[in-house]
Amino acid sequence: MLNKYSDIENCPIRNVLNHIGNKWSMLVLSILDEEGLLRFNEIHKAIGSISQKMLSTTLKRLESDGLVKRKVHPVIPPRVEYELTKRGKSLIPHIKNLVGWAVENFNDIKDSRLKFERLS
Amino acid sequence: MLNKYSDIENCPIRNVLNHIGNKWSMLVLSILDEEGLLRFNEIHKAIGSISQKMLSTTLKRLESDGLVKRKVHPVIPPRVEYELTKRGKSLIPHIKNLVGWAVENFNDIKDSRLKFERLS
DNA sequence: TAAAGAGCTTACCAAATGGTAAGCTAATTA
DNA sequence: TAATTAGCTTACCATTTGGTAAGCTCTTTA
Repeated sequence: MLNKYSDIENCPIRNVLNHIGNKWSMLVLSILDEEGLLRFNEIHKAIGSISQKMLSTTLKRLESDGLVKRKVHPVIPPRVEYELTKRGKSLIPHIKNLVGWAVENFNDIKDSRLKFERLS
Repeated sequence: MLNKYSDIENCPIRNVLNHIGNKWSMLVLSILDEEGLLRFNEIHKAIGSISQKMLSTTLKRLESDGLVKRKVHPVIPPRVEYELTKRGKSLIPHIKNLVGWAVENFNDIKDSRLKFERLS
């Protein structure tokens, strides 16, 4: 029974991790973990290279998955704050482990890529 | 100094994890971990829904990063085998942790998504 | 009167990702 | 003679992701 990997709809790997493994999600989660409560523009400035559109999309997806809480203060100009939920916080150690692994292996991986390129 | 997150070129998160967080990489790594040495078509059948092109692309990227070893036997018809490298194996525990987290939180996350949809 | 401010959304476009189907090699098998 | 085999690659196309720039709200400040 090799085909246990092919059930797309109910596969938590595909279903959950694809939301996390995109361009910005891990970065936003890491920043919210380190800095705590942050406003939209604070996250925007912290990353620098993200567009408002992508930050908005990313935050919405994280909110939809219950990883980030969005607090709206009904004032003008608007004030919106974001922070990790309990669920979001429970993800952080795993992200940190992954990031640690990535940092440790970064140079070796870059070397491998160069070698591979030369042989192609 | 908030802008420590914005150095794109040298950021291991972006540079390394984007290769892992795509549609197929984690799945292929997990299968190679569980099944050991596998031929191209065996991986193909194990996943079922991946195209040959994407499997080929995914394996090449993993090989380029030094996570998977590719062994070619010069026979006809060709025989090519894949297995995890030491580096690849060192990533497995982190992937398993992430997968474990995803499995544990899968139902809650699906609930959150439904609630979020209803409020939008 | 007009600009600024925060937090978006929208329209439009470019790039990356992924899928389908066909083709290739060279020997073995029917 | 022609199909089959394994492991791809290629051409072509559709979808998804991501970027840029403009616009919107409503009040305060210059």
